[in-house]
Amino acid sequence: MCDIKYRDRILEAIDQLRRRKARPDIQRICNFLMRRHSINSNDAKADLQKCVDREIVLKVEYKGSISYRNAAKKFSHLKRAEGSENLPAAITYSKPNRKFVALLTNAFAELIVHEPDYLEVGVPGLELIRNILSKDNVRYTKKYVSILLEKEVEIGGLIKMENGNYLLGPTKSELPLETGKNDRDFSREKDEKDGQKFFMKKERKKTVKLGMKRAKMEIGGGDERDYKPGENGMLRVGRRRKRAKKVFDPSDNNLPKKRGRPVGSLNKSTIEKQLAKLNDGESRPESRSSFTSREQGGVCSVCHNNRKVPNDRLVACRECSNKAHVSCLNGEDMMLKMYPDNTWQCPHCKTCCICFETSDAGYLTICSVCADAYHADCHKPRIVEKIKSGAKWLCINCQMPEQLQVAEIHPNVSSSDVFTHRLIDDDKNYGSPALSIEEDSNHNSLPLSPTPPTLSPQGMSGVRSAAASPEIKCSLSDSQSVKEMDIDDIIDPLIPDATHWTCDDVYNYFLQYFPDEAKVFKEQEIDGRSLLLMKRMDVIGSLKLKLGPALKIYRHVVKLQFRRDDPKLYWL
DNA sequence: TGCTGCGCACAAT
DNA sequence: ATTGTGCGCAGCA
Repeated sequence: MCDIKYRDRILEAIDQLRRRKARPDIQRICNFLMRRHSINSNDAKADLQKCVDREIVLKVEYKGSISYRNAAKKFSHLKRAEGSENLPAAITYSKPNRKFVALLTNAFAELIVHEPDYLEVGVPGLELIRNILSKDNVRYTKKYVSILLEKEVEIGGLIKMENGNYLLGPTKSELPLETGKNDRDFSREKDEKDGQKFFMKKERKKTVKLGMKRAKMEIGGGDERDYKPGENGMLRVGRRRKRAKKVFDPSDNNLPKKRGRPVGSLNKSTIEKQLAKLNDGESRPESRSSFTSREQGGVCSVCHNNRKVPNDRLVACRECSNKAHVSCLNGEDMMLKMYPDNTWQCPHCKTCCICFETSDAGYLTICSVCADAYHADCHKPRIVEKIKSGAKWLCINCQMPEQLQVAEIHPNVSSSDVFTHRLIDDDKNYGSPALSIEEDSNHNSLPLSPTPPTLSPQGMSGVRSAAASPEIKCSLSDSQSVKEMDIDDIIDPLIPDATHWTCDDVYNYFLQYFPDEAKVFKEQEIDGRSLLLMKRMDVIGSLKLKLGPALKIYRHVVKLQFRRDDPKLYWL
């Protein structure tokens, strides 16, 4: 049928070069043919030209140089787009799906390294989910990963074992190599026979082997690309081992290197752009490399970098091991917002503060002041509108009741005054759904909670009594049932007793944590007793501090008052 | 030294 | 926005 002797070899060469991301130019094609098949350069060139004439190979100019393309592959995507193929949607991987598959494969690889038995018994779904979420907890949630896992099972990319554990199935590129089917046959057949039921025992074993090979390769033991289709099936070419997929290593300086490219390979417009950049005296490589990767202790789950930015630091999720840069958490996304006490819950751990369910149970709306999350139905009054990303929303506790005006709050801390500022629960006052913090912080946008850690004045004879007196216990929220708690459990001996502190003692205490703000304690002449009487509104409203530091300071005040460091005390 | 894999930036779609 | 391309670096034999 074909008088082009080396047609297949040439196509193979082009494919191979493309896979290597090398330009399939005449030089490389000839090199390949010479090396692999001992075809001399002249014959190769002659046949290549014939292939071009027959439009088996396309000769194209790309980025200023000549390349050759496999015509069949060049148009394969167009054929697919025409919809003439009965490919099941699932097998035509979309980009997000490919990303998930990559994460999944990597998860298998890592888990198998830690637990080789998984090769036999399969990997528990939970382990997979945990691993994947540790890599990308922004795009994925536990539930979403579970769904994707099931989908992978349906399309055969994953095998669910009888024990419920998972093994990797084959990629579509792997199957035809060993089974002799092409992927369309496979996918169609698979579709017809309903997922994994199709896999007969033997087929399934082979499949699993293939899939798990993929995982092993991911570990660094090789690369599927080292397997080349040949007339007799798989043929190992070369013994080069693929580098292990780089998993975030905090100690690593894994910043991408900027690679230059010859001007000749660029478009006119690109060259112009580059020249413009040069004229600006700024080039990306420099700006990129200006990051130094000294950050210790983890990789940001948001930006996925372990970059180090001055004044930036990583905070860990209160519940899990996820970490993120402070700067990454203060953006538009409220789900990533830090709590005012500088702690953080990642989107997966973030729970509704009423029902304690995560976002799995429904969309969570985040208060832009206290960062508490609420399901629409859990918040009273019900959250009617879905708050747009970036929009500011205040929970019921942080909305400012009309009665509470700055002027009403006496700037001096006095035990008698402090407790007159009880906020009245009055639904009428909770009007504005979207006050901005900026506007609000000058007033009294205090996270006032339905059950604030009320310190009753009668219990203020001393810190210990403040922490342990029956009155205090009773004023805590019912759910805490502090009554039953042992006093020793309540008091943290590491937290000092501030009862008899002088103003200077108070000042010195806060100086170590808040060097810029501590002076207000001196200015306001707050001694230990006053400190123990302070309420949230006093710290936030009367000390004339910025909201951020004020909330952090409030945490310390509560710590000292209760001699406990329990977030429930200051945010419930 | 040459082959290979692949991150990344750029071009094409 | 997504997909295709290939430069140039690094690992390896």
